[in-house]
Amino acid sequence: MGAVQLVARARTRKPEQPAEAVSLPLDQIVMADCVAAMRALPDASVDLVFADPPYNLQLGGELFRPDGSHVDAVTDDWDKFDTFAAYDAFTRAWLAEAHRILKPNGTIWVIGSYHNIFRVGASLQDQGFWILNDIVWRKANPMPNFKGTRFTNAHETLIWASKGEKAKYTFNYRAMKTLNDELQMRSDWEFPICGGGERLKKDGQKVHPTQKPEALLYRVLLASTKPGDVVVDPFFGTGTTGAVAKRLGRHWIGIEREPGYCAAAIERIEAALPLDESALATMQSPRAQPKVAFGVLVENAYLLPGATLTCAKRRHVATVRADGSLAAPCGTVGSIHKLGATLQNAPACNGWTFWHYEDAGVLKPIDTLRQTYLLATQP
Amino acid sequence: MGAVQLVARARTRKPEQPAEAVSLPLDQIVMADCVAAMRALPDASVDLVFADPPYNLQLGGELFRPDGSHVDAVTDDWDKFDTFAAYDAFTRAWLAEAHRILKPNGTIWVIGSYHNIFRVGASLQDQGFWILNDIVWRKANPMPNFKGTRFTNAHETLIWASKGEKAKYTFNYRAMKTLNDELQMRSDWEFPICGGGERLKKDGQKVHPTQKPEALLYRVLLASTKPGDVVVDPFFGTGTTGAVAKRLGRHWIGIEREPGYCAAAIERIEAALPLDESALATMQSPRAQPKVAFGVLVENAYLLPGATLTCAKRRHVATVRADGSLAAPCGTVGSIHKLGATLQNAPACNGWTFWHYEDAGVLKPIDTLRQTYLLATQP
DNA sequence: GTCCACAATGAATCTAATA
DNA sequence: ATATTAGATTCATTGTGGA
Repeated sequence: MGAVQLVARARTRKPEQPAEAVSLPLDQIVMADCVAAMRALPDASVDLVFADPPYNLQLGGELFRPDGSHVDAVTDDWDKFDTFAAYDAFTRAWLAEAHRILKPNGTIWVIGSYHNIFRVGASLQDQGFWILNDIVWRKANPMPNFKGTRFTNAHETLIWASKGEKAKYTFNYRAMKTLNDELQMRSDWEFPICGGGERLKKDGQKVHPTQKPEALLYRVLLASTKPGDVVVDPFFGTGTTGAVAKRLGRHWIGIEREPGYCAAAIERIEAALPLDESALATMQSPRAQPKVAFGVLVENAYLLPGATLTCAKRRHVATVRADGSLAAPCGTVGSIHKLGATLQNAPACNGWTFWHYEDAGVLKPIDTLRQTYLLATQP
Repeated sequence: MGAVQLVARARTRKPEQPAEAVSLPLDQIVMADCVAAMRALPDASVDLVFADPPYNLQLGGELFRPDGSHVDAVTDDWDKFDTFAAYDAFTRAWLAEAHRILKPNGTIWVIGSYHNIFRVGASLQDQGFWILNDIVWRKANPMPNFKGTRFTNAHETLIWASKGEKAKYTFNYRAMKTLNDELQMRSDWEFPICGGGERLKKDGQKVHPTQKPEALLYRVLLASTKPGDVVVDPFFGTGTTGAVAKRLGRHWIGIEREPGYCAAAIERIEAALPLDESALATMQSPRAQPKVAFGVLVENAYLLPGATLTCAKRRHVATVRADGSLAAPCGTVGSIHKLGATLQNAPACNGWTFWHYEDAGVLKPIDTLRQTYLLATQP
């Protein structure tokens, strides 16, 4: 329906017609394929594109947690592509339309994981987009790697790009610095994954498998748009972009193919309230606490593998090993806390204050080294 | 000089010749172009490649068009698309050699920033490499964005990949978990940038513009190699990879074109002290320990036939049989794993941690008996 | 109503050895 | 090659139900 009509309209529109003269479907959802729907929008007519395209995960079989429960994976058809070539063609197609509809000073954000983000990034560059930053969303509570086969996949990547090298773009530097306790906003952002009351559910089931946290969109829109700007999301899903745009006083256009997602998004956005000041505070994640693992001191050569540690009374001795574990002369090994507890026959032990190193003949707790490390690395 | 000779040698080597018969230039720097130097190494002969490729496109006369033809950067008219094509050709060339020299179960690490990492990642996938993780190096003390025009560029990205989807690879899961205070190591790592005494300087100037911190390489090598493995760094620079490999008891081969960097690297690596073997020991995964069959515990009277086992909550009960199988009251019999899975209606179960025996009124997992047996029988 | 124990779950490319 | 078996493997947060 809509899609075909929209395509026809786009084709008959004269390119030199000023964008303002063509009405945009502001604050609406276009239920159609993203390329077809974007084709219906005029050239150079929108300020921002935020895109959360399919990641092209290539999952194997079923996965179970150590407790035997089943992991609910993303198995939807919209995430299936036969080959990288097919995914690249899809990416080029929607990026080309995104480039066309953006105003000269507009910018684009794309989020992805290692499965797709490298292909997306290369395609962006190939189409002439100029990358301004890559941003890392550090998940405060990622799903663990249950089988212990790799590093916990604890982040996703966003790319922010302008239409070209010389383009002027909106960056609300001051707002970002204020948001970050008067320090420049960095390229690594920490947010929890979307859950709790924010997560849309129906009959106890999540409505969308990959709903993004509103805090993420909040920062994106606050950083790179002005009030009244037009934000297009070609993979609208359940409308996080629309809900946050409404709260921040930006116009939005959502493009989504699945009727179920569209319905959930409409309901959600209607319930969203324009921003009041108190909401701002709750959107900010607490500043990451500087926590130092003992192994980090070994990696950074504050203590070398092979070094000897003792307790304050030199009754217990241990040797530092390459991975930050300790080995006692009796052969027992473990973390600084675990070994301290074992040797004392105690249920627990604070290894930072229990273990000491010798410095100029004086025993000092290894906590001293941790403080030194923090002083050297914290701004 | 060397490069040409090496190429000639590589071309005359018979492919079916076992890798061991060809001597590798272990613990040496090859002063040559990286593609030429890798061409001189045998197929499937190294365990790890760590690469920190340039992204500034100052490739020093090594620019190629996508068809392989050479480009004169001074006289040719370049636009950014030609530049990307040239960078991609360069990337494909060295990645192809890296793929060839890696053993079937070897892995590759590449570090980069948003300028080049998306092209490198896409090339890796196109060459058949299978991405295992992307890792974010969060800089504790990045350079601020002085003009306030973008987010502070506070991280770099590493990609870790195997030779293919089905390849086995080395991942020292337990050592990483130990290094991170008994939590799974995540995909975001925080390190300070290289400075202080670690930063190589000459006449007050830094010797290399992008010297990487040794802590970063320490974690990379500890995670993905075993002692004695061979690590190749095709963009050796001032030899961080070599210095850390030497400390950790890994062999290294450095490839570097600039004589000044080579000289600095040699001096630096000679000064690096290798760790002794006991310090090198890391926490081992149970996977690396010898297997013990449950029946062996019965044979050795650690548990007697007829003994009663229960789960931790005493919900499930079973009786030990003479052959090391278990019998449930309902009549179901099977191995410790199979019966645990059957009774819980789970796809799988680790019988060692599921089943418990009572010792002085306290329930203990039968894994405790296995550990006792291992301690008593291992030298 | 409060506290505590336990269960549920999230963009995940998630085993290895032997028959 | 495929099937079977042994056995290794999880973190932060939210929701729920009983005491």
